[in-house]
Amino acid sequence: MHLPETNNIFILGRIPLLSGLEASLLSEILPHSSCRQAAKGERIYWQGDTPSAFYHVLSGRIRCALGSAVGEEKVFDVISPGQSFGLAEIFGTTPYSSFAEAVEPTILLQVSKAGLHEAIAISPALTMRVLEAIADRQASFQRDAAACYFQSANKRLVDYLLREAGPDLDPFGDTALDLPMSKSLIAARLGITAETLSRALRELSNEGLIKVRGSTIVLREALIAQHGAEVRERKVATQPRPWNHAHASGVPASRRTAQTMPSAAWL
Amino acid sequence: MHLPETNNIFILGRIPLLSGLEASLLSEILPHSSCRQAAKGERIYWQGDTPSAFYHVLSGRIRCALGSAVGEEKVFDVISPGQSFGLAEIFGTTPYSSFAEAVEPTILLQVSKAGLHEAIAISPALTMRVLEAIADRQASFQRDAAACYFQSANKRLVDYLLREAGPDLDPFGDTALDLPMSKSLIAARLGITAETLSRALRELSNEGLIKVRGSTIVLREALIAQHGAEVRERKVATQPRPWNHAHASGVPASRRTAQTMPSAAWL
DNA sequence: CTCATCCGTTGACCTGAATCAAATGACAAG
DNA sequence: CTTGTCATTTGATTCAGGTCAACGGATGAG
Repeated sequence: MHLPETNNIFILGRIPLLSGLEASLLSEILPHSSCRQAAKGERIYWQGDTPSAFYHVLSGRIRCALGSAVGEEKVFDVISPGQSFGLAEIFGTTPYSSFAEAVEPTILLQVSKAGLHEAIAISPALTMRVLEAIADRQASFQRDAAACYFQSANKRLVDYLLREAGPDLDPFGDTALDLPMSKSLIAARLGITAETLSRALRELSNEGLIKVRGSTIVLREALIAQHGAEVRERKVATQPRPWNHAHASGVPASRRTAQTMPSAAWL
Repeated sequence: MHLPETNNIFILGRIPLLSGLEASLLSEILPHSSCRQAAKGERIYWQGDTPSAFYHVLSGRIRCALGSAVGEEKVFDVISPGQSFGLAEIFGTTPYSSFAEAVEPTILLQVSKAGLHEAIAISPALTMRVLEAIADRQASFQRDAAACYFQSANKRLVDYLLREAGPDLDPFGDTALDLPMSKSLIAARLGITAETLSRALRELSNEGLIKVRGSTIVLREALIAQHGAEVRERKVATQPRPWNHAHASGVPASRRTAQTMPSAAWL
């Protein structure tokens, strides 16, 4: 395996944060960037370290997690090729409160903290990009945390599968899907144990909503239909909801029982 | 109740994000800022709204939460006087994924999105302040989420009480503490139900670690002693830990049993 | 081929905290 | 003083999901 040509501003353009910015700016950043390889299990940074760079995954996969004093871990993100991590941290005043570890052999592009700071001082456009990226990521974390709070493990799994199938999703038939990582990592990402994930898959399979063959999952039409219903409902949710702008609806929103509860607990 | 003098840049200086910045910059921001009152229960913004301002609480208290489709809520922050909220959101591309609601009559200072954007374009110093603030807040959210994941409701409560007592904490005696908000709000903030909070307080009280009289809590020395032990341990944690920089320690970090387990489940 | 791992599966069991239900207290309005 | 509303408490019950333990299958090294 050879590292990509680092001495090349085009590769910087592959980072979403930097894509489309003026070439002169990228040239400025180039000397502050480098490629880096990480073996499986190698840590990119450690909890407690002082942040010194921003990272972009070219290939491989990174697990971002937070460790407790007794060795437990809470995975809060898994970074795949084309995605970045460690951006907000280089602008904060605190050491890393989490660590990042390669779960497989990984190649990443890194831009030093100093380099990015300089670039920001030069380019207002980049500044806005950074602010935007950090803000959006925060919103995404919040939604993620809320999902863990509101939804059952089963529901989170279904959501994950459908999201993973993403654009390939055939609304009128079964859709095959290859899990991009080990089931135990997926479990961690979903905030559940591997055992629970295994059981959830089995249950889903028993219901005839999916078919499992190793790391290949076939999403049956029935499952997709449920999701469709949900998406439709989400669109409707633009109109008044208890937590939405409901000027004078004054809905009590309490002591309600599950209405239209689907047969299984998948919704 | 009269609103504070808005036509005054000194009041802007009370916002941590802006404090110490040049007067000329504050003057620039001033016309984009205003005071706002909110009655108890009034929403500052709604989930789904487009962010349009950044807020600073002068008096009162704000509850930031995220609602589910069935009306449940997950409170992820409570903003007290002197603190701000809604900063990151005005730089993101998505609508609010949460809402903010006054839990008591509240006065807040708001700076419009446009105003802050302009100010950032002018002042690199402010830009760095904003980036820093957003980054630190993200780290804080992460730690919070991890606390909910790793620690029991009881432990989180103890942590909260000790944090709340904060600097007034007398290491060699009992410390009285007045809860700054309703117990049910505290419960929500801690990610538990009011019932669970009530029971936890009772248990803690039975153990003789606290005394409860309405909204006044007396932290007994025993409780504080436990915390001291913990702080000491945290300092030690700077040296190698499974999740820390532990170059070649190779600790298996699995199949371990609770060592030095304290009598109760408070740690 | 054989052993050692690691991953995934399955079963048995346990438990923290939610939920449901009811009673009590506190306070403001009338 | 009376009533209504809301916060808090307490008890009883439930359950999702974690923990522990055992096992089967794949994979890679020697």
